[in-house]
Order: sequence, then C-alpha cells, then structure tokens
Amino acid sequence: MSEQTPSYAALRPSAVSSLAGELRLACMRISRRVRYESTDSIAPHQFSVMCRLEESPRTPGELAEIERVSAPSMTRTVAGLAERGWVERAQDPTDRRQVIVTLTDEARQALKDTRRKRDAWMAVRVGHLDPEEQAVLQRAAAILTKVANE
Amino acid sequence: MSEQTPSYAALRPSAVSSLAGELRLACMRISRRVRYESTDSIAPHQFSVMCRLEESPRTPGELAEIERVSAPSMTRTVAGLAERGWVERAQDPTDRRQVIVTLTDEARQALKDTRRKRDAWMAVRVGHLDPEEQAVLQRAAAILTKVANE
DNA sequence: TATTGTTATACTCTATAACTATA
DNA sequence: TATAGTTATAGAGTATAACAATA
Repeated sequence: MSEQTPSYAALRPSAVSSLAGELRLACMRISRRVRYESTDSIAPHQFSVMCRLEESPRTPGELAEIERVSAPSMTRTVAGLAERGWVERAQDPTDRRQVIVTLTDEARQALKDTRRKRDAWMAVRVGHLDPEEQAVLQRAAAILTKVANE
Repeated sequence: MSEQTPSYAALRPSAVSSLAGELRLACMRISRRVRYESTDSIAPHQFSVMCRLEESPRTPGELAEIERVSAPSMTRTVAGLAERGWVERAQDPTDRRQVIVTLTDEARQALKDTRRKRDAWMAVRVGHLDPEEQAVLQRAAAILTKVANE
C-alpha cells in the first residue's frame, strides 16, 4: 500500500461529523479574522447589498427579499448608500411605483479595494505554508466553494 | 510524470493570491450560511462572550478588552446574560471593585446545542461529497485550522 | 489619585404599523 | 383593492462622558 492511496472509502458518519466540525470552526475563525482585520469603510450590511447590485440593478423590494431584511430597513440602507455616492436611484419608467437602484463606478472601486484588503490577509498566511500544504489547499478550495454554494 | 506529483514547487505570488482569494471567499460564504441557518437563540455577541467564559470565569473589564467593546457595552451584555440565567455575577473577595462573571451549566448546554446545530449543517454537505473529496478535506482541515490560529 | 464598574445619553440598525403613490 | 416604497415609532447594541465605590 503506497502512502497516497489511489482509491478511497467513504467516511463513516462519526468521521464525517468530526471533519465537518473542524472545517466549520476553521472557516468561521478565518471569516471572523478577515472581517476584523480588514477594517472596512463599508459596513457589513452595505457591503452585502453592494455585492448584489454588482451583477445587476435591482429594486429595494428585491434587495430586501434577497437580504432577508424588512422593506423599511432596506429603504434606510439604500438611502445611506445613495448619500455616500455608492448607488443611484431612478424611477422605473414602466411602473412608477418601483425604484431601480444602480451601483456607481465609485462603489465598484470601493468593493475592489475591500476585497483586495481581505485577500491580502489570507495571501500572507497561504504564502507561509509549505508547497505541499498549498497543493492540498488548491484542491480543497474548489471543494469548499462547491460546499458554500450548495 | 505521475498524476500525483510526490514533490511540489512553491506557488508563485499570483497563484498564492488567487488561491487565497478563492479560499477566503469560500470560508466567508460557509461561515455566513452556517450562521444564517442555525437560527440561534443566542445572539452573536452573547455567544462570543459565553465562549470566553467557557474556559474560565472573567471580570467584565477582561471580557470588554478581549471582545474589543467598551466597558459599558460589556456591562449591558453581561446583564442580559445574567437575566437569561446564562451567567452569574459575584464580587471578588480580594478586590471588591471587581466582579467575577461565571458561566452556568445551563449556558454550557446551550452552547453545546448551538454547536451541534452548526456542525449538522456542515456535516450534511460533507456527507454529500465523494470519498476522494472527503480525503482532501481531511488534510485541508488541519491546514485551515493552523491558518485560522496564526 | 487611579481603577473597576455602572448609569446617563445619544447614534445606528433592526423591526412593525401606518401612510402615500401608483397599478 | 393590491402593491412598492416611505415615514413614524420603538427596541436592541454600540459608543462616550459622567459618576460611585474601592484600592
């Protein structure tokens, strides 16, 4: 039997459970550290809404549903973003009850800066790992992304 | 050259950077999903303080410093925990200005329940992976834990 | 006089309820 | 009458400043 077994047996439930616990805790700790260290100028709820608007403009109602907050909360959040020049509001020409919220170029740049700061924290630590550990994480990254998106 | 190379070259800076970005994002998404799905009865700031008290009793001043919140905020948080029966406050016999905050057994049980719920979310997803993916994550878990603790 | 913790007050983000404008 | 969004008001959690008790 070689050191790297070419085929694998499925983990037993108890092993799945302890692996899940260890991974979950590590992900939450990393997330916490990244958030803490990156001293954002963008508040978490603002950041989250701005990410949604990156793909396409949306109405306040859609944003409230996606972010699972109340409509008045989203009105307030959008107002704050507009005040800082990160979104623009326009009336929907086909239904004048609706408002279309669009991200500004300035906001896209701010998002880019924040992500760069966050990635930098992680990059320093990944850079300190030895090559074999980096290779394991390269394979793990895709799997964790799949888990996160499930 | 075999499919699984036995020795590895260190990643170039650009590769470290993109790996870091992918890992960081996956960890933050998983963290967010876990927090969202586990519908805690314990608020995040309460949970965090309770975890600190799990190791040993502490004074409000120590807790405020560890959690990086103001002393009045910690007074309030501790008062809330005491009201729910999760902590008990006692005067320090050697310095009567100080208060010793201790976790109750009920709180320890509540922490256990919350962690079990969080781990369950992750365990379902890890259980869906194929055996080889699970094997990769088993090696990655230890590395991520090291990164989180750095 | 310095330190520990609390109370007083204000600001932010959240919510529900009531209201306006439009369909 | 129903829907999209806003305004009114209140409840948490945070902060700084002022205070009480103790060292």
